[in-house]
Amino acid sequence: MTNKKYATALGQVLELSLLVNDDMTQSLARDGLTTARAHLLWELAQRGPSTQRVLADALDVSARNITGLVDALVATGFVTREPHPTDRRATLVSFTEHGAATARALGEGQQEFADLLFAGMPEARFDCFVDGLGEVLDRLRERLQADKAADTDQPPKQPEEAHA
Amino acid sequence: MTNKKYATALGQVLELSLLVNDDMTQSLARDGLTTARAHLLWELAQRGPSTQRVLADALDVSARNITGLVDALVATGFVTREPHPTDRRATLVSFTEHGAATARALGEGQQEFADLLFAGMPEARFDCFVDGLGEVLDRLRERLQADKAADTDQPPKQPEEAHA
DNA sequence: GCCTCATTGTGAAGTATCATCACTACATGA
DNA sequence: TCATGTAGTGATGATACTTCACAATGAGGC
Repeated sequence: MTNKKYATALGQVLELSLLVNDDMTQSLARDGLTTARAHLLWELAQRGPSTQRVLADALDVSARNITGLVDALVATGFVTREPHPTDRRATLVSFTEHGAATARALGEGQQEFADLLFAGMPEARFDCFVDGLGEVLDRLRERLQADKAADTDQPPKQPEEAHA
Repeated sequence: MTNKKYATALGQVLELSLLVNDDMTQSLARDGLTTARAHLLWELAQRGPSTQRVLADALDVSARNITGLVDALVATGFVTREPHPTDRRATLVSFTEHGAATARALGEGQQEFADLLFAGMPEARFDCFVDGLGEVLDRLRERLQADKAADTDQPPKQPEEAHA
């Protein structure tokens, strides 16, 4: 019974994820950005000038990867690299004017996107949707948390299917 | 006011999309699949043996790209290529045993995932969530439809920002 | 039958993203 | 000053995907 309902709902969730990701990817591409680079800009906007290590931890990618992302963003004029004032190993990544403006524009683009999705929706339906969404998200986060914990417990061994 | 609510909700939607896509990507990787290849398997399961052209249209990618995807799936033993019985230009792509079994397993994996997201959720909340989700999806699809139409109207010229 | 044109699929080559390994330069604490 | 850890990078390669050119075939007009 509910199996069927769940499957349909999951289908919707999957389609939503696909469409949203596609839309985002395309809209970012118009600014010369990829998902990863936009994510980096976003974190930079939240944190202000940061070392690459901090960004690597924030994006949960390797240090080497951050170098590549920052290289690309420097080459396209979104951010600059400066030596860290106290730690001569580290570099500080900061916005250029262009980068800061782009980050703001991304925020505004999201606003527009939110309007597209929600504007004019009956309030009760919207609230209820958000409630459900929150719960689903909690469950997902919890699961990922658990997965990550299991991974770090026995890092190099085979994960040995714990969810059965 | 509602601006703030919308922005928060959009944040949730974006996070959901990210997490779901990550989870899917990882779970597919365990089967040696990428998103595109899994999508191809899925279409093949829906349609039965198909020419590459049909698959290309279904996935909305170029013919060249389908060749690559099918190459990979043949190399990993999920599908086979056979000459088309009547059109000697075309090839028919069909499941191997392994491919069919994997496609079934993907379906079951989705069932599990759906349970993770929804099982035990109060019925009222679930229904309401699905309603909202449906509306949001409709809006998204409509917009993509419009975008695609606008693109094909003036294909090679600059799209000339119609959404402002 | 022959000619033209459209369609199906592929080879070659290029680009972008990301991962791994080895390494330099620097920091830190004993 | 020495050992050890940390920040970042060069070299290299894997993978996904794109573009361009092209061979093989089908299909319709004459």
